[in-house]
Amino acid sequence: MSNIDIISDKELQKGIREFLETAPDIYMAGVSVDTVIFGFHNDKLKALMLRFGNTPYFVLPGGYIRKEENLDAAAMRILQERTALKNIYLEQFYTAGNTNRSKEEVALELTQKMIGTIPNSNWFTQRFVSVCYYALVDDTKVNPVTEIFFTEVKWFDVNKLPKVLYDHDAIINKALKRLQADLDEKLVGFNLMSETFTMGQLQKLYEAVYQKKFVRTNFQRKILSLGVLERLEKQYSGKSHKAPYLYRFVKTS
Amino acid sequence: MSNIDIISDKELQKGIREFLETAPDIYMAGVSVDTVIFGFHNDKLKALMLRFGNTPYFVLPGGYIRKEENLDAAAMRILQERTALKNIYLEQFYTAGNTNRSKEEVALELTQKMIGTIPNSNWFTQRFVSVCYYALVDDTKVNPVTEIFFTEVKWFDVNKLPKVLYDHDAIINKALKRLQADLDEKLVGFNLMSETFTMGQLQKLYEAVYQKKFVRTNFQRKILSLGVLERLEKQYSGKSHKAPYLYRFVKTS
DNA sequence: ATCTATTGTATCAAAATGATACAATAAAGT
DNA sequence: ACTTTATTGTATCATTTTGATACAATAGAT
Repeated sequence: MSNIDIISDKELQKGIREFLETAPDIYMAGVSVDTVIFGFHNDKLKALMLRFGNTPYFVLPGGYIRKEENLDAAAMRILQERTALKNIYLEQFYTAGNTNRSKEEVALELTQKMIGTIPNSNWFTQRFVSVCYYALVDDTKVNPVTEIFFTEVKWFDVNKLPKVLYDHDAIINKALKRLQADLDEKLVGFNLMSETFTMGQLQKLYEAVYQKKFVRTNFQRKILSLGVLERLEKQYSGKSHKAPYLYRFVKTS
Repeated sequence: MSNIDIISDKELQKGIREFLETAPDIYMAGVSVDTVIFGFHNDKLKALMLRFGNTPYFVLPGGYIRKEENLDAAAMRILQERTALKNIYLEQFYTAGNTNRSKEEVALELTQKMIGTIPNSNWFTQRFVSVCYYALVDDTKVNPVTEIFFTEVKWFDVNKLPKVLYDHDAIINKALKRLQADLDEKLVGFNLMSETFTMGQLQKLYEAVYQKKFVRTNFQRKILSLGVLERLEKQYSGKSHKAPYLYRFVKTS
């Protein structure tokens, strides 16, 4: 183990100790928030995950609820801390509350290894009920923020998740199911796109979310019939074929 | 105030004091469960509510999570305590977490009046994040269970709710929205009916849930086309007109 | 036997969806 | 300038689903 590693570990220990001391005064005990942050690039639906210390495991961005803070506000704060974005589309979809969900052997062992001796019973070892939200972001605007414990922030194809801790893979799947329902119902898809987009790009998004193909011509007819798109100028890609129109979602509210 | 009232209040006080002493050892702090128990009678969708002490206010059946108990199990236990039913259809739909939701003036004042002096800061005055479930029950099988604090258990038309405490009216409305989505998607309606039923009764249920009328003939065609009903014998009501068939849901799983 | 209220099924029109054909077009190749 | 290629936008036809209405069947009451 190199010098740098040791220094970094010591800093980590100090940070953790500080957190352990202050957390019980600042946050509600027993309740946490986890967020599934969906993004869309390379025609794939992705979720943002954090590397757990220097292990090969990843976890969802999460945090705790300040004692005088509303639950939704806590979720939004946690999201903003991680993406440096404002006005994010955020939807609560599930609350996980099995007793064994935070008692994962691997996580405890890894924590112990990384941060050394800390009180046997502490903030992290308590039972948490976790309220889960999903967020839809335009990934081109996200500025992933790392921190001392979560040194890497990475997008993962929802179909190619890494090793994850706790029940976070099950949570992502629940989030996806809910997103599928909401995409039809509330037309929330544009939150995943840039301001303007072509019909082809939108179709790719729908195909990624529903994990199935749509017939191009019928998809276009269906979407246009919803009357929520405004047709803009054409987008010339330089390719030698007909250029598609750009569209923008119009708020009907 | 009569003697009987005074005696009852003293018993109540004793019960509450006992609860306040033991609760922190038994239950998770900061997290509660509320349940919207839907039933169907007189062609109306109803929710079961509890009278708050001897006040004119009602609340949803709720409770706390034992320290070693899964969240879903806690919801099921609370439900069974209140309805004396097993195998209830139960679905988590929302978690309420505004800071002001348990700080309702009326509730605090009423509690104070009813149970007299108790510690100023206690189990009930802490902030709770409440995980909400809805349940679908065949109301003919429900045996509403009262207790010392909730002396009356009553079904209310979801469109004619009484005065409620906290955010429980908003929670019922969220539950209804979710039920509407699930009725289409998962065909959960039969949990609200008795074992056998006529097409007319089923239609009344759908009309109560969606709060709109359906055309009888088209409703029948649509439901039968789903292939989830088994047609049984006719039901002779004694009325002077054609008797309808009885149906039963068949599990396809 | 007739009447009334209701139920079950059929029928036709309208709307939505699925499958396919085809014209329009942006740029590259000749 | 003409042709070619890849893609896009729209049209068309068949099929399915939905909405509206007609009508025959039937359990009793008169």
